[in-house]
Amino acid sequence: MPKISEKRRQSRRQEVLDAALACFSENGFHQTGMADIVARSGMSHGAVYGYFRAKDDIIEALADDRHQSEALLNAVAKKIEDPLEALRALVRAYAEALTDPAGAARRRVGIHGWSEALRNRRVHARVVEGIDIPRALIVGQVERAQRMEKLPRRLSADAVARSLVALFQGFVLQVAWGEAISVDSCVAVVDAMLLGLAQAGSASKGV
Amino acid sequence: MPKISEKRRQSRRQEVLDAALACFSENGFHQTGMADIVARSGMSHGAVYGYFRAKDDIIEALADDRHQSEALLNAVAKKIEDPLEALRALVRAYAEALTDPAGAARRRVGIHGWSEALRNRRVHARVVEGIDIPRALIVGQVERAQRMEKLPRRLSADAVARSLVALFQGFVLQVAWGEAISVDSCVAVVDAMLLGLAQAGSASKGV
Amino acid sequence: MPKISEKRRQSRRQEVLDAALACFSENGFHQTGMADIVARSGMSHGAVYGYFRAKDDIIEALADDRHQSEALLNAVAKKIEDPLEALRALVRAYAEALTDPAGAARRRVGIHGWSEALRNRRVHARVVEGIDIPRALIVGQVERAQRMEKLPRRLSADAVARSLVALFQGFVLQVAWGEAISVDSCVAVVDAMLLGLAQAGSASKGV
Amino acid sequence: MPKISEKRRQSRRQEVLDAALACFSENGFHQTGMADIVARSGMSHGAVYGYFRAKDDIIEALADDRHQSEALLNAVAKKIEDPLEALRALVRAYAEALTDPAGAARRRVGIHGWSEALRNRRVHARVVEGIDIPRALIVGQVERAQRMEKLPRRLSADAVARSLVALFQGFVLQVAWGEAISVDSCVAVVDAMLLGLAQAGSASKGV
DNA sequence: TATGAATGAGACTTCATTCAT
DNA sequence: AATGAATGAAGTCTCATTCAT
Repeated sequence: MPKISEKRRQSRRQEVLDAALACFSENGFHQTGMADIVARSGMSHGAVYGYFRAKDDIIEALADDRHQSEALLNAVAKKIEDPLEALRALVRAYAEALTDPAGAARRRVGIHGWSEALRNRRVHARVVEGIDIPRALIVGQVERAQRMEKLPRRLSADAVARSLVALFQGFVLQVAWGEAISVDSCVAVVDAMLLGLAQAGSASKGV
Repeated sequence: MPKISEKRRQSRRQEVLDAALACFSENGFHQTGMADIVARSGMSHGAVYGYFRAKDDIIEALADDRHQSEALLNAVAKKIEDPLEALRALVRAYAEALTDPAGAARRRVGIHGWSEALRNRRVHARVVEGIDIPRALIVGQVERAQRMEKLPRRLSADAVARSLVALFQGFVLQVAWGEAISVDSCVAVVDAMLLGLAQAGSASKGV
Repeated sequence: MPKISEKRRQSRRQEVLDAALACFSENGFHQTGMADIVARSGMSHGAVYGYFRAKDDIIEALADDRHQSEALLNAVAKKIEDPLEALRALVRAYAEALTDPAGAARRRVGIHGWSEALRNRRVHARVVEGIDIPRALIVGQVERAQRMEKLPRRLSADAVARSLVALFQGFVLQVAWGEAISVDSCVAVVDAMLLGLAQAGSASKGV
Repeated sequence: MPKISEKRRQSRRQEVLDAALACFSENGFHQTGMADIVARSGMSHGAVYGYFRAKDDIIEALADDRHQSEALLNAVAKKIEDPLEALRALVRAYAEALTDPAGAARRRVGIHGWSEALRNRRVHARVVEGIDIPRALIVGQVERAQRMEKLPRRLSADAVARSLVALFQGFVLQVAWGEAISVDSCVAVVDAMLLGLAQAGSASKGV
């Protein structure tokens, strides 16, 4: 075969990633063998290694979740004038993504990535980068709200952002574990919390 | 016909667990070999296998985090009359535990357990059990607050509990990753959120 | 039905051999991959396999060192009347070749070939053929010298030849290893040895 | 099994080396698989790796030929007063070793080592060390002979030593290749060369 | 009970060669 | 003729577990 097109190459690469995602989702990174990925991809060992130099490279590639985040965030946040409403919309958008069956495997792999990030520099970098995107966006909205006196200035915008991120990290866990969690109810709680913060903002004279 | 006393046996067993905790914390479950645990414990392979039938049993034993939770929760929650104050105290207690260097290894192993719980039934059971303890306690306090009209009844007590648990799961992650997170600021945010919920309770009619 | 001329074909074939020589010189036959040769030659896998049916064929082709030997020997030996002088000239010529930087890669590959000749029939044949050329030439000179009473008849001409060949095989090794060997001093020693043999020839009756 | 005795350990280690020597002798280092060594040793993969961390360590261990050299040299050279006679005895001793069938495998592995030394630092070091032993000994004898005016002073003692070493390196090659070489005749030639050098010494009127 | 050498299946990866294009 | 992606057997090494001592 002569040189294949870049498009075809990307598509084959994606086949590997899809197979790996499915395997990793079921068994984790280290309990999945290259043979599993090879079998699931329908390719040969050599072919897979033609697209990734090592198993770790596949893991790293999958640890990079930015696409999803970016798509989600850009779509949601930029169209809303009121920063508080933007945050509430964000919460709803994330909550929806949380229960999307199509993303289940990816969320599970994401959790494996959180664990892997504790000992694998490159995965750590990818995971942190992936989280920085929504965090930065939330920080922006919070600061805007604070300038508009819609959220209390004494709260750290970064802490608000990290708290919201933390909330969803925990939700991802609980959903992935099959816990009897009602995401809608949780959204209601988070929504109430946000509104509560806002009231604290307008009222706001200390705790 | 044990030649060693039951007490001695428990102590030796704990030595294995301590060694395993240290190893797992550094390298994760599957990147840690039995040889690592054996070396760190100062025991022999045979001896370790005398206390645990398999590596998975050690993992399972470490996935059981109830001790810490229980100690923490009981100490904190039962002494406070006002349920809202109890929750706020709980948040502060957890936050303190979050940055306790002595618990860092255990928190890291906990994260590995979250990932492992996705594919290992027994670990899954232990992890969920561990989380059910604070969740149940929070549910109790929230329901009490709702009965006292200090929190809005329309919110699901379980959802509030799961949200608070989720928050701390996320904080554990971010701290373990070495993120530039200010736990104090986050506690202030969570505190404001709780107070916000309360205001929503007394004030609000609808969202 | 070659689309390329025979001349072009030979030139391409030589490019492969040149690339292979460089690779083999650096990493030996079995530590060099076809991919290395392909990359170094600037050709494609398919193209290389168009000139050689297998890697072993390339090795075999390079194990054939006759060209160098022949050129060297013919140039040197045939013009000198006195057989002893011819041998001395041969020694000097070889010594010069020994330190020629341009031939370093080939000498290294030659050594790899010595090792390979132990297990590869075809390489063995080529290596032995390559050595037979100078050996035969030396035998001829020695026998001529013996007929002229310039070298003692009791010595086996073949043994003299093999000894001289052995000397240079060892020198090739020591030079290739980067040993602190003074080739000039060694030439002086070999020269003295040859002259010593000659004296033994004229003088001697018995050792 | 509890700790095995150091003696037993050495013996097991030697079994691996013996098996490896046989395999390497037949197929060279890189054409021999660990599976071959494992099978020939009658041990398991794990057991072999309990004695050597990697295949390269086995190669390195076998590249160390000092034992043989030392035994040989010490036995021969130190008992003879006359340095020239010592050298002649050395030559005879080496020649004998050259045709000893028991050492054939080791000599073949030695040749593979010469090739390997071109690209493997550690093997290079071992090979050079192994050759330095006889070289140093010869240098000593030659210098002694020069002081006694039995060998010409204008010859470099090191060059004489390297030449003798080179001779035997070449002989080892030719014997290993199964060449029709008469070692006895070659010894006669080398002996004559040595005597010739000596005459050059006494007579010595330049080249 | 304790030891730690041994087992052997299975992990990841390479690479000589082929062949569809 | 040329290309280079693909194949898949084979390579080296690891490691959870066992069991003779």
